[in-house]
Amino acid sequence: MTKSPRFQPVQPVRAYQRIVEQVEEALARGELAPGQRLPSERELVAQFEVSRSTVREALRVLESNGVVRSRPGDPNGPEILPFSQSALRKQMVRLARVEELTLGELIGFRMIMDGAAIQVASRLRTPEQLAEMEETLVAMRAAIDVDFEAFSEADLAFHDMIAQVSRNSLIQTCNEVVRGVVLTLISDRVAHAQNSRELMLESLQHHAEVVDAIRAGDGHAAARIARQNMYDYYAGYVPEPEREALRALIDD
Amino acid sequence: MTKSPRFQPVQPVRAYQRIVEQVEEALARGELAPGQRLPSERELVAQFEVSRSTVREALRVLESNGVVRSRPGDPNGPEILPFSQSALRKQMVRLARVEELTLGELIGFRMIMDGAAIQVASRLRTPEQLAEMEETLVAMRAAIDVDFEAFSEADLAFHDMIAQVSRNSLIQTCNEVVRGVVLTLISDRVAHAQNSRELMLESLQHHAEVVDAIRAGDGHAAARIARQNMYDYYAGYVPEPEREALRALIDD
DNA sequence: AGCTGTGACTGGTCCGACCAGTGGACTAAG
DNA sequence: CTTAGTCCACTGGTCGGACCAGTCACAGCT
Repeated sequence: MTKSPRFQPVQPVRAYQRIVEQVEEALARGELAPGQRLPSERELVAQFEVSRSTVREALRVLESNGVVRSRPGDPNGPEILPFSQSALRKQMVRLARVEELTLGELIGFRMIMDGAAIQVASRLRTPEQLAEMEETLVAMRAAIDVDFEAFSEADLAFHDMIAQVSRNSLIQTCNEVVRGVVLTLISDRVAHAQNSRELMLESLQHHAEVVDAIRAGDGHAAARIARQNMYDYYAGYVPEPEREALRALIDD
Repeated sequence: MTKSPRFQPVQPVRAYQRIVEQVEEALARGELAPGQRLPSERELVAQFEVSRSTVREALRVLESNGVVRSRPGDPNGPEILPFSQSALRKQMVRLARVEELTLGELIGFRMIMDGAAIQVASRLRTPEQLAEMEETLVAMRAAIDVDFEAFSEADLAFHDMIAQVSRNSLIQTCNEVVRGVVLTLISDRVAHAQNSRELMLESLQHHAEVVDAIRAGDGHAAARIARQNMYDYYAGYVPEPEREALRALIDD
């Protein structure tokens, strides 16, 4: 048997797919920017020379991908949306629900990202940024007396600050997305925790230690503390076999 | 001003969305499993009591989310697909394209991810996996004599191997996506490099050092070497101001 | 100027039709 | 009895037209 070239299964390209591609390419090339409008469906029918059903199927796909939004009666036509993390988060949640993505993987990801961001931040931070971090700590302390949601919000602000200082928006976005996924996955269990106040105080303490290390410019220590903190905070929700991989991220 | 309850903007729920929800819920409840088939479009029209256009719009959304696949003429109806990360990858590619990420951010991201994966891998790797890594090195060496594309492929296999050993598919997916984006950004420049063979040999050498460190179980050294390697490999394409953030990732 | 009613639009949904393709059943040839 | 070929019911893909409820700009009225 001679070795034949690897053929790809040929599948017909549907008309609505071509429309989706054209729109996405125009977007990638910058010819279409968030806030701009697409022509109305009937106008698109004329431009693409397809039926309205086809145009609508394409718009439904774009809409479910968070690219555009259609509003009935809007004379300006479908709106090009700014990129949002929601579509990304939706996919992650979906995968996590069917255990294609485990909680352990998500937490491990956060330990890596956050640790690295903190390491970079401790080198690059300006005195002003350091002061801002300390302010977020104060806000976290105040939020403890409100409720868990407020604390969670303040915690988010802290991590955002870190990601910002690390000058890497990709880290920031990934962190936010994964953080959102983790919270939706365990929110019910966290909400029912008896000792939530204790947990929040402990978490605050750890955050303060991280800031101390950042102030000292010891990026390595700061990162280690941050990872350890996250491990302590979430490990209880992760089944034991997976924890091993997480612990491998902590040791020096 | 009294504090009024936070009202949500009310938006009409489209019929096709309800269909999507019903299918996804049935899937989440396990009533629908990958490999099973949905009724034909005309049958769904009867069950949902909507028009075929509406059913089709719902199917297009499900299809673009990687949930089902329709094949014309298939008497069994649309197929429920196994869960995959491809939809997630699609969204990440979109993110990478839209967020106007700089090359520096992308490379920094890879340095972090790859470094962390290697650190974990050096703790968790089995002897068999170590042997597999060494095999990928051999493959890389052989690929140098073919062309740059083959080398790139072999390099991808190496990093996939690492991500796999680190037991975190999210790392793997992220790495693949970002790697792809980086390559498309600089592929033209790399291809025209005069000393591509030298670069490949050097890269191979660095990879070998990483494997040596993994073999020795020194995760920290392995990660540092990996990050250093990536920095050396790509820094030339990154404008100076951004390099500072990358260097902050290397120092101990 | 400010308010109001109107009408030309929008998207959401429905209907009926046609086409090319698929796959199973049935038939005819071996 | 097996096999090759034909046929046909049915699939999804696309089309065109229709109606509705809602939106928005504008003209005309107060």
